[in-house]
Amino acid sequence: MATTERQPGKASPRDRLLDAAARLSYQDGVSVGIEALCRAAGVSKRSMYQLFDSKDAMLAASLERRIPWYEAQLAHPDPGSATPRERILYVFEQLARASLDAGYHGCPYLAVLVELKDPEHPASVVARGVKEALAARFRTEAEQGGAREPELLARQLVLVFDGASARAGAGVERLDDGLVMATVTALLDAAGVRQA
Amino acid sequence: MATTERQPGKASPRDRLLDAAARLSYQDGVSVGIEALCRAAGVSKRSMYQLFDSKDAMLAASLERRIPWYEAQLAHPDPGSATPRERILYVFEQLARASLDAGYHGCPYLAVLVELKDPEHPASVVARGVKEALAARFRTEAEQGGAREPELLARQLVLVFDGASARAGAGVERLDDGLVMATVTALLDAAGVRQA
DNA sequence: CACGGTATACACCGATCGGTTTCTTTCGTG
DNA sequence: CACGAAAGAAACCGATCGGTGTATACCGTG
Repeated sequence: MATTERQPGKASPRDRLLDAAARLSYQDGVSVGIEALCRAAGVSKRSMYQLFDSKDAMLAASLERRIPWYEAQLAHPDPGSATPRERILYVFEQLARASLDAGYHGCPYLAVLVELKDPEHPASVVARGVKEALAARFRTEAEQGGAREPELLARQLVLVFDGASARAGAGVERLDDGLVMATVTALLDAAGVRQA
Repeated sequence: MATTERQPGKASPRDRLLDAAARLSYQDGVSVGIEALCRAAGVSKRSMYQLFDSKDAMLAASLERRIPWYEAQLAHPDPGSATPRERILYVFEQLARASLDAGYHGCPYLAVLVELKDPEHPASVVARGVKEALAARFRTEAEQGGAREPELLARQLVLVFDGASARAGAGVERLDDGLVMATVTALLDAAGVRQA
């Protein structure tokens, strides 16, 4: 066999590393040491450096790998039968839901951008892509919803999204009452997004 | 004399340290080394540890010292003749203005909360206080402006404030067009804050 | 002048940083 | 069974981390 298969109980070293990197860098910040990462992943440092060129590359890869899951988390379960307004609101419902988790520390991609202040860092490039994709999604929904200025509304929505996730993650705000929903609703109404 | 006076050209080691700490921790993140801080301040490491108990304490002190300047930056120059709405809008005008600076990396207090994920960290306590003060200020203005739900509006405004500063600081958004003003105006209108 | 607090310079501490090297074990495949 | 690639264990690299110990120079005050 060309590629070695793994039994369900044991993921490949690569996957274990990416999972540990995602979890620990989110929990403790991007400055976690590779020693700690490898220990948590049960992988030797030697193996890690055969799989990735550097810590930076592994961090970027771990962020990249989470993108499909992250975006699916925010996607309406039945996009066909939902209105653009409902699909937009669903994103923020999910944000508010996720923020209730005890281990919530805000949007991991925004956190990475804030922590690594270097825009050239490979992980920053990945994170920026995620943010742009979210804005693009909002823009599409805004257009379909009949917003007067779809581009403006989309940028307003990511503003609220990042503000809410950052503040909730920092523990200075709670999203479990109607805060985000009320805010987004006000913006949708002001932009003229159709109710139905 | 009890306290040693300094001639204008040379600040005290304590002030030089606090200035360097504020500047470098903002520029490079809170993980900057003490060695680098002391070098930038022109102060020996030994002196630093005689003035502060720890790096954490010095970081907290440097944040604390910037509070009056930071809050004055956001305060309307002529509060008496301005309406609550104008005073609120002025905060965001100033935010947009500051974000144009080449060295802008977002609100330093929010950045500290995001970077040090530890809410117990002395610097986090200071930062949280600043954020609470901003919310309180918005709440007061909202009440005076006749908002239907002053508390809700205040929380919405800090959401936008932190979202805008974080995104501008991360370089994924520009505030120099009317983005924040349009957003805040929409929220003020929705909350029923008086125009005049 | 002599004193005492302040600051400096600099070596040092154990720990950890990102990254490399060497050697050994494991394991699927021929 | 024998082979070779993958993975692991652990020592090692120079650098830096936060923090100390020690000894010396400065400087305003008594």
